[in-house]
Amino acid sequence: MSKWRPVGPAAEWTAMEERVLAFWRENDVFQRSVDDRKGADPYVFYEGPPTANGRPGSHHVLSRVFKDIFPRFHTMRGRYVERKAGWDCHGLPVELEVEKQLGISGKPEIEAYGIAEFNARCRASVGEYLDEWERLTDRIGFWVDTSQAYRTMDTDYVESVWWSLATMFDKGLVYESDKVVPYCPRCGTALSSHEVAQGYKDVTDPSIYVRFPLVDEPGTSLLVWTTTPWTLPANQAAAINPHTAYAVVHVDGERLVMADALVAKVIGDDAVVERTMPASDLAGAAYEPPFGHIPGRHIVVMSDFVTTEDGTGIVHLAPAFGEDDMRAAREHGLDAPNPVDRQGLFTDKVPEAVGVFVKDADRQLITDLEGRGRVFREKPYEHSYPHCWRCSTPLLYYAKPSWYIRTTDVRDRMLALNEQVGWHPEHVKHGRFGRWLEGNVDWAISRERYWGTPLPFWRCDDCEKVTAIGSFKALRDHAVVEVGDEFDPHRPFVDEVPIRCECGGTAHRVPEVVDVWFDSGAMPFAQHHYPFEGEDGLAGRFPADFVCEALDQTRGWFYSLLAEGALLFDEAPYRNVVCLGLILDGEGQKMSKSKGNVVEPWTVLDHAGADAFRWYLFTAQSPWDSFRFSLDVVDETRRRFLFTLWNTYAFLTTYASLPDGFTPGDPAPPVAERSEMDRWALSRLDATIDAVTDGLAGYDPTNAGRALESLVDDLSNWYVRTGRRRFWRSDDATDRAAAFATLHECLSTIALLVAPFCPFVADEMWGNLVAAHDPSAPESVHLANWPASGGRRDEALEQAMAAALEATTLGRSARKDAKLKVRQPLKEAVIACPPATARLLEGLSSVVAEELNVREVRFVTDAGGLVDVSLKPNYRSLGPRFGKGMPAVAEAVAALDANQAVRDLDADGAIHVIVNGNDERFEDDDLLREVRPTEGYAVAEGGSLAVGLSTEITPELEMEGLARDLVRAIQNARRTADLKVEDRIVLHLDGSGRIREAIDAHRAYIAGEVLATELTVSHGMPFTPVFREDGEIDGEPVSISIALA
RNA sequence: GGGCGAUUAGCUCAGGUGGUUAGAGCGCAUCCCUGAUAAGGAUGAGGUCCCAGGUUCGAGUCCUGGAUCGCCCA
Repeated sequence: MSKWRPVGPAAEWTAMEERVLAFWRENDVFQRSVDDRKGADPYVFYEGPPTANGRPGSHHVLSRVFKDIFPRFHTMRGRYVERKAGWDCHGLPVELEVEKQLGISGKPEIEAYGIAEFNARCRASVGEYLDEWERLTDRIGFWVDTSQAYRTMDTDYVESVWWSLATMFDKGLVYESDKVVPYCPRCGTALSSHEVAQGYKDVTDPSIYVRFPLVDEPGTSLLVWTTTPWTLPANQAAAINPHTAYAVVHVDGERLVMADALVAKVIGDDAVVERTMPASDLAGAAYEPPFGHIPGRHIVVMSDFVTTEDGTGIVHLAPAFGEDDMRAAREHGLDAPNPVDRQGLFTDKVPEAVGVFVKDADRQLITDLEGRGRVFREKPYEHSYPHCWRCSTPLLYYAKPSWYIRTTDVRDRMLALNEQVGWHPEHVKHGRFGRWLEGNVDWAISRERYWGTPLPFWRCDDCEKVTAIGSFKALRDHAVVEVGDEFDPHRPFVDEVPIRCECGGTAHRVPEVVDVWFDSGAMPFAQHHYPFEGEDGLAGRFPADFVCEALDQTRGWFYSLLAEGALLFDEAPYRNVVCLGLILDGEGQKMSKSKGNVVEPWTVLDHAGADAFRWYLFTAQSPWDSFRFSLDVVDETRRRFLFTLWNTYAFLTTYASLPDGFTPGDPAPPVAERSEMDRWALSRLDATIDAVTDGLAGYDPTNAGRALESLVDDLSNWYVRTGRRRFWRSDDATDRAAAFATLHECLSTIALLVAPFCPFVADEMWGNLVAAHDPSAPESVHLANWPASGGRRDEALEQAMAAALEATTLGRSARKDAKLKVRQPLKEAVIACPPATARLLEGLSSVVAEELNVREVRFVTDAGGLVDVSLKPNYRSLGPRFGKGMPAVAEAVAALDANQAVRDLDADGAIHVIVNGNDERFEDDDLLREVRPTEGYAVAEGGSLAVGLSTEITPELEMEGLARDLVRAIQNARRTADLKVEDRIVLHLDGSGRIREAIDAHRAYIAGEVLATELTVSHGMPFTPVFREDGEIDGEPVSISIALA
């Protein structure tokens, strides 16, 4: 009783996937695959939370399938792999989406609308596309537990984040300081870099060269260039590059100081340089500031950010209005005076322009400077300057108080921890990520926004002391008001809970929320509500063995995870990181809605299916390269790998399910007694098991997948193609059993190996090949154990088969040259090769003979007249030995009598050659031989082989060729007549004299091949045929009639 | 402006530690096969390995400089 399920066409792939999905669902396969390993060594996976307030795209499929393959692999290897999903819920993108929905814009409008209602809408908006995300996750076969997903907005999650912030605060790692941010004075808000990037416009600003007269050198001034004259009243210092030479230039009776390299550009080629000096000579010099509103001495300082690209090489520092300026000021212990209010208007500290918007004040400030002889030159300057994307107001770089985490305290520790991380690709460790860590600055974590985790810091109205609250219990203990059980820690509710300060005063929460990157970086502990569920809540859950995101997350999630891991646990939160490249369109352009070149994941899934999508992403190229992605490339992948695999699988099941077919477990000869082809296939299988195991264990699915692809190709296009008839011929049941057992073993193992890559086809194959026949086998491949190689490797045989393949390729090439079609049998093929190759090939000569359709394969290895031999030096072995002497070696080898040298080599294993007067001993490996047959043969030659085919076609061979043509024609007729492959027939043939002669000579062969129980040849018709066809073979008329036996 | 990466056939990509004639798939051309058949296979054309120097007996591979593209950061 056959338990084989018929295998449909590969074209119905997506339907197959849907069936497998239903099977998983009905049998709870995912959960069981995890639970089965409970108690085993955990393999820890962290899901970097995506934001579900937008639709998932193809790039999300990329990261999600990579997040799937390694957990599946390690599960099959027996590890316990929890897979908790997560969603990033807070942040500006969510707020912007809601602003759009409400038709409002900017903080004043949000506050007018009401923070409570606004945040309620944010909360609702977060899950808007959750259904689609979950459907896609399911459809691509990403096994992750969405029912237990963590959400960064959940009360428990927020509490864990509070715990971490309070812990850092109590360790003295949190402080408040000014930070220069791109700021829209109209909207009253800082902008994220993403928003800034949207608003660049080309504008023309006044640029001026200003004199800063040196206090101690009358008549000498620093020459300073600026494109933002309005920042001059806040001037605090002048900065020079420490590695640049500065020049004193004589111009119209005054002396100006600037970078030597820029003198010609600024003053002109005829400038008179009085002297030059290193930057250190200039540092510390005092100058008179452009306006007198900032008290204290103004001096020259050195800072690396100063360039000599444009300007004068001397930069005016207004620390409140430039990030570089601020950093330089901090380094030199300078203040950051700010004479501009939040609306962008000058305060009364600048009497010249009090109440004027800074950008509008440029003109009058310049006029004032001119009046005092301070302006050397003025010219309009065209550049690209950021504007608010909402209201087009020019942005100001503006210092605002901000909360920082002192990550620089653990910078060296982060660098040390980074050394323990396995980065893929490797170069990220010391490249992009390592450099980023080296340049670490304190992490600005506060955002003046609404929908985020509120900073758990309360400032006393009286004494200004800040208290950090690390839990809801602590909040209740300190609160001045009642805090209910259903407390929502978001704004505005948390803002309405004042606490009692130590001093007896009342403290209110600071207004900011935390950077969303802090939220996601907290997921290792916050997803488990650590430490509130017990101090051992992270046992077996920290650190992660594996995380994976796109390469642009270097400064995002990869960093926030490491920073929080180092600060809180003094440990790297991940052991291995896989970085992924961008998804581009087929032309290499970034996908974007405006270009209309977005490939929707659903399109790919509906057309090509998830297995093809996944296989493409795993194997197209290294994961971190950009993907030139299109439906076509996925389709090509599908044809090349999946359809080949499917055809082989369909071939096996088709013949196995025939009446005298095969059932797994049928007796078969032991491997050692099977044919070379079988042992070769199993050797390749073992090699592939090792390659795939090593590849996946080393986070390299690309080469693992390619090894698998190469095995499938070998099986389909060599093992099955050359061995097809073994599966249906009945004359050797033992060999048939060996063939079935071998192919079945290969395909069942491939189902296991391919399971982490293409979980659908793997389970389809597993079900039909294994589970249906073996009640003790797991019902799903994903519940099975990873295979181990089984000592079936035979490298000599693999080498031999490679040589056999080369021999057949060359033989075909020779046939083509001689215009001898493959169906015409030939007498012999002569393979000319070195003796070692001949020994390898001898066992496979029948395979080669069959493929080339020759009666006999003969090897010639020496200069026995039939072959020409030539010798070349083996550069690989001789190069290191002779070095410079190699040309002389080549010359000496070329001068040898090759035939004699080869005979000596074969006899003694070595020859002696005079090189540059020295007697040198060359062994067999030091020389490369080329041999080729001489005459009477059609020849093709390759690297180490040459193949000659005898071209003479005897009458006997001609008859055999005709018989083969006949068989082909009859098989065609059978197919046209729609017969089943196993149907027996009665056959009647008629034809010319030559045809009849061929039939007589090969009657048994023909009848056997086409399953004819009777074969008659005559002009009459002895029965009524169900099918009759008249045609021609080799120009001779032939008639074929068939009836069922 | 800085950091990192990439550049090999018309296209998509491979090419340990330098070593014989730089490979594969797709596409193309010419064929073959016809019991894996809504499949399969073979042969062939197609390459200044981005450019210029250098090291070396020997460079796609190592070094220096440059170009172009991409990402990240200023």
